Amino acid sequence: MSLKPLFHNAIKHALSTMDLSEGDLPNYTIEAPKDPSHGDLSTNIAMVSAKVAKEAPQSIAAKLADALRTQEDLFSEVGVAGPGFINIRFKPSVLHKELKTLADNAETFGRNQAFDGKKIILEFVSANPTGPLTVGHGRNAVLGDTMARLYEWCGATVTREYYFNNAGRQMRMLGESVKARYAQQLGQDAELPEGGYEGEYIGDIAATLIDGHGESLLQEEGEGVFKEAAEKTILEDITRTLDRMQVKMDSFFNEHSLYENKAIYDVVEKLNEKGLVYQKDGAVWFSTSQLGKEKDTVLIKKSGEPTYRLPDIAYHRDKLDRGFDLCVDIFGADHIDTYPDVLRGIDVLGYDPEKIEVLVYQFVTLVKDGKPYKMSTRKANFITLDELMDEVGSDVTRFFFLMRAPSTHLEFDVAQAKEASDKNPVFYLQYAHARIQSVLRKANEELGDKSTELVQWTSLEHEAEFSLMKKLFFFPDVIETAARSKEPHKVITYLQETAQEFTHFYHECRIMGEEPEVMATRAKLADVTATVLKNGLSLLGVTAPNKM
RNA sequence: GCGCCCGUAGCUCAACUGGAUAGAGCAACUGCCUUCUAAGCAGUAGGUUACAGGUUCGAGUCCUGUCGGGCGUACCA
Repeated sequence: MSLKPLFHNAIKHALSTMDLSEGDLPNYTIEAPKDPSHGDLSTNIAMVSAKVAKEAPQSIAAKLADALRTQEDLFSEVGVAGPGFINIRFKPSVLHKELKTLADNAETFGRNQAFDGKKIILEFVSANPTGPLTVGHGRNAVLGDTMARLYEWCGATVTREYYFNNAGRQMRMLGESVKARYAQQLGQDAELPEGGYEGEYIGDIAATLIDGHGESLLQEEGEGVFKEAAEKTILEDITRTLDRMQVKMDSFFNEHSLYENKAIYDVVEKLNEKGLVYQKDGAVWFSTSQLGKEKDTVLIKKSGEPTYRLPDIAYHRDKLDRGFDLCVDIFGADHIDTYPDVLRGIDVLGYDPEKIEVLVYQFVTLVKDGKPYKMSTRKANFITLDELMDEVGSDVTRFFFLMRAPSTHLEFDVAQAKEASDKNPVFYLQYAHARIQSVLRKANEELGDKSTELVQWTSLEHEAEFSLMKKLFFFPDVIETAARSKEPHKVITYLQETAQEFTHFYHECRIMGEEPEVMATRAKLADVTATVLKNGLSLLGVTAPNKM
């Protein structure tokens, strides 16, 4: 159902008639040329082999092309061009046959075996429960969830995990902030602590406590009760927000459990056995300088509290102990520095560091009134994901975060996102899908039950029909590439091209009013296109409406 | 200072990971609704891919340097 394997096998066969095998040659690629006039597919095999074969690329290409031409049932055209590209064009009969196979398996079309049988754990969001999720967290959540969907389509079993910490200074500060608001609301003289949380939600939590406990909590010594209440409420809110975005976590991993089960101290011990731990100035150090880093790293502070590095290492060991073949972390650019330390630690502990991969994304630059807007959870001058979804909905929000390559900064113009509902690219895709459904409704009315048996694939012969078909065949390749490179935006780029090809077909080839066979066959092609669009959109977590 | 990421049309971004004449969407301009959804289509215009070298059949993509931006560079989280 993907065209590349057809060509690939043909090349292997051609090589065998020349007494060669792939093993003798460097890796080569098969691609769809940018310019469709060059052919359906193209390979650089002759160019990359020139050195080994001690022969000019054109000469190799010519021989290979001859061998390929003998496979008459496959190709209508085999040519050599430019510096030695071999370009081929498939016979219509081949495309018709592939399309039939696709149509028979449309619902699962796109699924592949790139990660077949792998157990993969994705860690993402992982915001500590100190406040509502903001626009900044959105990119993380959507990237993580979409990667999970991609891996699943590539045959993997995926666990989505949220790693958080309900201990530590920020959480204490949160508790104290709630405590202060609680006292204030009961008319007491209390002040928000220095550096406390100023958001309105703190007051809401305090109010809930008053509803439940009245004034009884004024006697509380510490901030513990308040912290727990805040944590519970905020985590519930976060889950609800994620739910709205179609993000469902499989597990929440509390960093604190690594303290309770002594996992972190075991890590220190194991590292110590390798002679990589020492004490200095009252702190415990990891001798990362022996492992290629410039400086050593503190594992346990003078105060006795571990730094973030230590539980990070213990956490990743825990994941590998749970039997995952691949651990993927979704990180903002600001967290990148912890990653090499974790890998070093994992390596020393005797695990395979290649099982840990990171998707690093650049920051979201929020633009408000044409100017960059600096956000801080603590200062409460943030825009929450909920507020954003109130304005533009979940589909647009997800699509927006996925549109750009993770490695580039994402400019999020709030005003534009709010106002531009009809200019948003997501609607182009949804519109194409809705349009197809509309035509299909009409076609089905006309053809009734007979529509399937009327289909005659050979009746597809228009240029627009062929280019649409060829585009569809690439869907599995795109999913695999997007998953491997961890770049979900490739799916969007592909879907936009597909929708564009469909629209071209739609304007060139009428469905209604044609001969019954043509009508049925074109309707089937449109139907298959709709399914590909729907499959792709579902990977992105975006709906495919039947009407707009 | 050092490390990582980025620099492509006026703006926001692609470019199948080294391939052929660098492409879309906004914005601008010109056409197209008595025919399956005009949230659409066809077309025009817009570029020394920040700059300078290098590697090779071939560079936006790889290596070096320079300039500019972001993020790090904590016994913060």
